[in-house]
Amino acid sequence: MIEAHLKKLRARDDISTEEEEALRTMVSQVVDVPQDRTVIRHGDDLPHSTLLISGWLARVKDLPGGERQITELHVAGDFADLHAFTLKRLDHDVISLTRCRLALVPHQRLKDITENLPHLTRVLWLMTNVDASIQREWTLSLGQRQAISRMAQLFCELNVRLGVIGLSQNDSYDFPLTQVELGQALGLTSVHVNRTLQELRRRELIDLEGGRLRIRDLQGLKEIAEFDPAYLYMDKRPR
Amino acid sequence: MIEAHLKKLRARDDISTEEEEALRTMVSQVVDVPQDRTVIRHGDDLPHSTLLISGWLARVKDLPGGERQITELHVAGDFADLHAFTLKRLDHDVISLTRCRLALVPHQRLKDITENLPHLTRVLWLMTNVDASIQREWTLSLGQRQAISRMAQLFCELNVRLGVIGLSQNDSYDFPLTQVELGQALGLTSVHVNRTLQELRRRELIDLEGGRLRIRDLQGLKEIAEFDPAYLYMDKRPR
DNA sequence: CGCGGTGTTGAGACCTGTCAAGACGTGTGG
DNA sequence: CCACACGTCTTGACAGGTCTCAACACCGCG
Repeated sequence: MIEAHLKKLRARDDISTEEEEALRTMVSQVVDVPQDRTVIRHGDDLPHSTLLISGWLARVKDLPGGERQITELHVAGDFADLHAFTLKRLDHDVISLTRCRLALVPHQRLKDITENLPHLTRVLWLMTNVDASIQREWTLSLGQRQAISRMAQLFCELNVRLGVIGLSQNDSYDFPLTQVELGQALGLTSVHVNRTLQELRRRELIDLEGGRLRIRDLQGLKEIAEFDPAYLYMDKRPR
Repeated sequence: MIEAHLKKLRARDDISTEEEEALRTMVSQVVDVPQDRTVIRHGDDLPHSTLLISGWLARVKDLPGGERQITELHVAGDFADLHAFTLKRLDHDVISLTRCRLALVPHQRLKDITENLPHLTRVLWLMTNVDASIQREWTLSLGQRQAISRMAQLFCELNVRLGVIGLSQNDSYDFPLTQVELGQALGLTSVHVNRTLQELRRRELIDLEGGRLRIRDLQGLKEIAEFDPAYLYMDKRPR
């Protein structure tokens, strides 16, 4: 059930059987949530963190005027709010973009890990830092890239992240976001998302229909995105 | 010397004398660097992290075309690259915006902390998560706010962060960035930064001259920024 | 005393947003 | 089973925020 999460961790460092056991037993409960629900509300006191088993979640920040920014997308194996363990409450919401299966991890068990398993602690700390690195890359995108590069960048990133857990095959993966949601992630209106998608299709770089994204020219897509996967820290080293 | 850092930590949780001692002894070396140097180069293997004693640092990400995004600003008391402890190398550079005094903290000593001081470990982990939260707010700014709100947002944020360490008095603080650098932080050209600054001055919200920022109307500035300091996690709770 | 960095200003271009309308598919209730 | 509402995708015309390019003033510094 937490296999995808183990794959993510083991892409970065060795995980001992003792640590694997601790990870398996840290889950207190598994719940299913429908599409389009607010799973975590900003400001709430949080007694547990949420490991995503299947489906897509998004971290979102809203402004009073109704503008919404998706600050990160989460796929199977991601801890959507591991940072809530130390923060205690969050500055953003977490919403379900699809139907999702979630594993709840009580903060007390994470605390036990920090008391007893320092190496695993460092690996979990690492994962929040990788999250932050992805955030930085999005910041770069929003600040400096134009729409078409931004979109290409995101598609490249997801191809790598989904590849690790086996959810991207032959540079092709399920992509359930609507154009409105894609705009909220990229800082664009849905109208401009539509036109930008058409441009990517016209250049024969991608196809996107029926919630499935096919990258037709990965090299070309990477070039437009100026994509360098270093920020995903996909290398295995002792932490 | 690490007083500002202790202030930052103690704003979030109690720090015991044993933990304070560990923090004081983790520094192996203090170095001064001139203005406009690359202090940390992306991709390098890093044996230590950098605690900023005085001056300003910035995390920057560059694109092949020369575009530069400042992804975070660091002031006295900030660990500029604590995340490098688990990441081992960085996806961004760290540059000095002013002359700086830096305290170097070997990763081995941080590792010792994770082995022996779980509570302090959680507090340090927390600080990287607060960094990430600031990053998220910047992502929101770049994606959804227009230039004037973005700039107001940054000035409000720095007022709070500098206030904690005593470097903002009466909503007034030293602000050494050039307009070019401010643009790199806000995702704007220096020309537009110039015009936006003029607009903030015209509305009698701020003054900025001689590297000193004076907030003349904090309430008004907050309103334009739609500023909510929750994302800075300035509350003290057991972690 | 000249040079480079910084700040300022103007004119025009361009990327992206706004507003509006229509096509299409799907689910639902009469 | 059809009518209708609703969300999503698409397209066009136009507006607007920000960028580009260029020039100039100012200032500290070698």
